[in-house]
Amino acid sequence: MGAWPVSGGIPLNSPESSPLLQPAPTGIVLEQDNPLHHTVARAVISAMSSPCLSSILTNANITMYQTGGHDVPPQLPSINTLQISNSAYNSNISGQWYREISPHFWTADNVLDWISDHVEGTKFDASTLSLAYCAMDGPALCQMSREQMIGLFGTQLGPHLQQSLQDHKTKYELQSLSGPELSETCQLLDNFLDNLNFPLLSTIRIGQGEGFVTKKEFDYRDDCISLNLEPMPSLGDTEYLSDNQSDSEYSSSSNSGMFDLSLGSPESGSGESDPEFSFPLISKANIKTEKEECRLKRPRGRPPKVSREHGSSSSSIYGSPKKNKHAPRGTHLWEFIRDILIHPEKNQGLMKWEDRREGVFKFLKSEAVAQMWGQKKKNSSMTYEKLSRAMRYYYKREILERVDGRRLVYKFGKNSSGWKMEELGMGM
DNA sequence: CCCCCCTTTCCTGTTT
DNA sequence: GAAACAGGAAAGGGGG
Repeated sequence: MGAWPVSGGIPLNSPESSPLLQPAPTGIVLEQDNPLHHTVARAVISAMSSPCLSSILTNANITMYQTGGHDVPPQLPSINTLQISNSAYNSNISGQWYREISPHFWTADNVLDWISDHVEGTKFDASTLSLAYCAMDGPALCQMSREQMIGLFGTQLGPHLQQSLQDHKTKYELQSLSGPELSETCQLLDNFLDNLNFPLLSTIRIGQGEGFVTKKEFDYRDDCISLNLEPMPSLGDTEYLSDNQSDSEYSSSSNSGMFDLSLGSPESGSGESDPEFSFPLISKANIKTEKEECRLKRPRGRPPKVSREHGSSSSSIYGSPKKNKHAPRGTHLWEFIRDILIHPEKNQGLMKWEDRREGVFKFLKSEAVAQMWGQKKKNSSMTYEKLSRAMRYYYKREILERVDGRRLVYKFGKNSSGWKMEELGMGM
């Protein structure tokens, strides 16, 4: 994979006009007993300035995802960072969400997923593909002529993609004529929520509502999830995440002004942000209970997996042929970590380089990264503790090197690749 | 079905 | 004391 450019295809209104910064013109009346509605509604509101559903989903997910108590700074992404968040998020959830979005609003990741689906569907040899499409987002894609498509993707795949693109365009052009954004948004959110197994949107009512969010506490499923909802703050220029965060120990105070979906423990950092997967209703408390029960009867070692609803094969472009016969590129933990690091636009302050040249990096939000890894592997119970165990196995294989005395700091070893500036064409 | 690889899970002990 | 680190042990799961 080459360097992935920031996808620039999602138009966002200026911060001044953002509903995030102003009372929503049409309030949303929420079911009193379901604060998750607030979360979703907020996402809807914040995304109304954008026709891109993924912004909504991103915001909804990020809002719900950022549950990791201390792992999360007390601030929602500002409208300025929303697009970045969107991109970051799509890198993990993209899947087939592009189907729900007009090609004009596809991000580069959406484009990749779209191509990937066609590559898989046609059994096309992806190794023959030019990587030029890596730099293309939806708007750029939509401007390509048939000839350009064929030139880029070849005579086999090119026409196929061209046809598919036309189909997608046509579909959304028709929709844009017939339906207002909101209904599409609601429909797509509904799909999204269906994926979360939460009947949320059906109970959201559009109507008058001022001060619709009030502080409220909420317990979900036997204390599995407790929500603390705070009035929406007016977002200033505060950056959602900054590199100045020196550690992963953020404190998520209840008066932080942030929508706070805190789980049973500040550690849990749950809230599956991938709509492809079901919402993890596993709080630390529940995990603990399970652990305690298990301790009584379980032998050492890995227990059988309880549920695996989905196959684990990724539909992303990562699936392109690769020398490693056991796993396609991008499916290894160290590659996942590397990809977070080398794509800052997808890295919401999760990790940072300590020494870019030497390959020294640090986890800023260790539990969040673990959760993302868990999402990728469809394992909602992933924790940093487990992830770090896997990381330690890399020492022996020299994919990673030890960095003594520094917590949460690792270093790429000689058997890792794809992170060096030279390899990425970032000559310095 | 077996083997290998890459985790994942659990655990105990140690260090920060 | 908590969090992170270290590494042994055993099992899951995918691919060959």
